[in-house]
Parts: sequence; structure tokens; C-alpha cells
Amino acid sequence: MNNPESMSEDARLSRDFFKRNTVIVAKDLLGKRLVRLENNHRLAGYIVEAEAYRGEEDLGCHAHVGYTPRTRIMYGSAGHAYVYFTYGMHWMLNIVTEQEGFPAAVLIRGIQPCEGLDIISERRKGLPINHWTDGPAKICQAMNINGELNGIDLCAPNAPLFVENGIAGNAISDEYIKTGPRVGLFSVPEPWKSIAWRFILQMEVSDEIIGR
DNA sequence: AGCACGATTAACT
DNA sequence: GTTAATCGTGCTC
Repeated sequence: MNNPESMSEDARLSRDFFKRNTVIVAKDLLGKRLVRLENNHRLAGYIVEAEAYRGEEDLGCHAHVGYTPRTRIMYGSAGHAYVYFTYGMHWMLNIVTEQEGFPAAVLIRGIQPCEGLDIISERRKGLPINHWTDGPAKICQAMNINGELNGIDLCAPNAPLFVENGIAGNAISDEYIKTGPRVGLFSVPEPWKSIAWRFILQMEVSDEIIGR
């Protein structure tokens, strides 16, 4: 990471980035670029909202039930995709974090599209641009992310899905980051229901801001 | 084998 | 603000 070449703004995030405390990773993912390659298309968007789900202790985390076929991926090594199906119709994208054996992941809840807008608009037909990718299942619809990508390594050289260092290694100032309770945990006991592990980027991400 | 519920979304009143 | 859509997962019988 000390090599200037690896700090270029388009560098893919390494496994070391994800292999840290989940709450920190969730916050640090704000402003990074989520990239999806399919066929000859490149779709991308800046991550503007993310949530941390951390360990069996966290009663909001799927892994609170322990190691099952569904939670298996979260127990694996960092930087892998945990894609799951819910409400009978929606896919959700998470990125596995922390040490192997400790189940945790970051849920990607919102992105600001920046590449492949024609395809994204086609897939989100009829809806206004600000509602194309402002929810976890909407991102998966827009980027064609489904169970086939569950368990893939986002740090592999040929990965069809990965995250790029959108802001050239610079952290975003806390004044632009809003925190709050995670969404949708209706029957989860406290303190997990209210813990402020949701992170939202409050500013519009522009090429100027990220120094391109 | 059956059941309750879900890290949601879109359409509607 | 309310609600239907729709099915995998984990738990109980």
C-alpha cells in the first residue's frame, strides 16, 4: 500500500481493506466505486450508504444463528461477496469483512451511479434517476447482481464485481457522514436495533471532489 | 411437513 | 401512511 502505483485512484481495494473492523470498513466504503463488469459493459457507482453487520453477538446479523449453509460465506475470508435473497423477490449485496472465522459483512445500501447509466436506466425503467439505486435491492436490480455471484472473490484479478478506490486513498471528512440505526430490524432486541452502524454520505460525489 | 418471518420495493389511498 | 408481492431459511412438531 506504500507503493504510489497501488494508490492510484482506480486501484481495486485489496483484501487488507476489508479485513478490518466491519464498522470502520462500512464507513470507509463511502465514496468508493462499486464496479460491475458484464459482457462488454462496465457499470459503476459511488457508494453513498452502507451498514455493518458484525458477529454472532450482533442480533441484527444473519450470523447470529451461527454457521449454516446461508451464513457460510460470512465466516469465510474478507473481500468475498455475500449475496442473499429475501422477501421472496429481492437480492442484497454484502461484502465480507474481518478475520476468517469471524462472521461479518457490510451491506451496500446506496450508490450514486456514474458509469453505464444507459443500461442502469433501462433496468430501472420508469423510475426517476434518484430512485435508481437508493436501496440495497435496487442496486442489485440495476447491476444484475444475484445468487450466481454469492461467494465470489472481489479481490480476484478477473472478478466481475469489485470496489475501486474512488477518492485516491483520502478519507471523507466526518462532517459529510451521517450515522444512524440500521434499517429494517423491526424485531431485533436492543442495543442491536439502535446501534449506529448505518453510514450515509451526505454530499453529492462529483469528479471534482474525488480529484479526477 | 408446516410455519412465521424477513438487512425490501413499488403502487396505491 | 398502507399494503401486496413472493419464497428461502431456520425453527418446531
